[in-house]
Amino acid sequence: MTREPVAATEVFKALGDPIRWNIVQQMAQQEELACSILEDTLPVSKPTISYHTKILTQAGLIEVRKRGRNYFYSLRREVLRSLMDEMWLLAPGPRLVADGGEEPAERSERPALKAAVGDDSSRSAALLTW
Amino acid sequence: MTREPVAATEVFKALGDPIRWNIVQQMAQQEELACSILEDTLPVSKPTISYHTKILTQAGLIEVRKRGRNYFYSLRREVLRSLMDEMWLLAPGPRLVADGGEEPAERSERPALKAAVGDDSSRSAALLTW
DNA sequence: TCAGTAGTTCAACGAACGTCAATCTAACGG
DNA sequence: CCGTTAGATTGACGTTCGTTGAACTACTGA
Repeated sequence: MTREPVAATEVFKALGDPIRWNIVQQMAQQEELACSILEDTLPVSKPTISYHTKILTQAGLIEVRKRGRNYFYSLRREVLRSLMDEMWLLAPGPRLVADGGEEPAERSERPALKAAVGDDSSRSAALLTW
Repeated sequence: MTREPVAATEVFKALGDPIRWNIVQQMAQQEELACSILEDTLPVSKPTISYHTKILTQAGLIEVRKRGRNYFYSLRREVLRSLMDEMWLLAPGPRLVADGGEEPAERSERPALKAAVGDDSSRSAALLTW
């Protein structure tokens, strides 16, 4: 589960490997990614994939769902966003403060991700302060 | 110099160590940090500090200035920001698109950092789209 | 000129990381 | 049932990482 927030350095370390970064990028576009796809797209063996997905899970970056004998992984975007929040503290710049949306995180429990990744052309606008 | 942009995973890896993350955080508040301060604040030996600062330099995260026999490090916030840009692609959300400011990066050559870190209460606002 | 200081580089070490073959476990299909 | 399949675990191996003492380099100040 890993409910308590993971240290930033651990998340950075998880992202600091080419294969894991590749996995995360695939997940960002796929909304839910079958393990078999990783086996096809990555140039490493099955145990190695298992190893990397475990690290990503421990870092809180992905969520695992088991359906029958298949595994599905999904990206936990809140973790990525809260990491960006921490980085923004170090390198401030233009950024939204109040968007009237959902709470920071720890709210959506089941994977119903539908964040605008570019598929539906929903454009929005808001006032920004910093 | 490291003018060509460093791979994202290398920057992540550089940030994925507690001591280096500590160094980066200190630099974010200090605007320019003397090496001697690191020796005082960090629980490791001098060679180890040298080792970590070299990694941060190779990742493009810090800039080194030598004055006499003293070394001064400064954070390259553009690198941190462009990394946030890449992360934002994976976890989109409210964010500024056009702020009428400078170009993305590769423009300011000498270290004249003065980004609002909280010292002078300059508040700004802009329209945001995503 | 020369002892002292700031910081780097070198050499070595144990610990952690990334990889795979072999094995195991659980679910499916007949 | 029992063979097959998806994927995780285990064990082993080579590589990289983080750390330090010792040696080195460059600057200072008297």
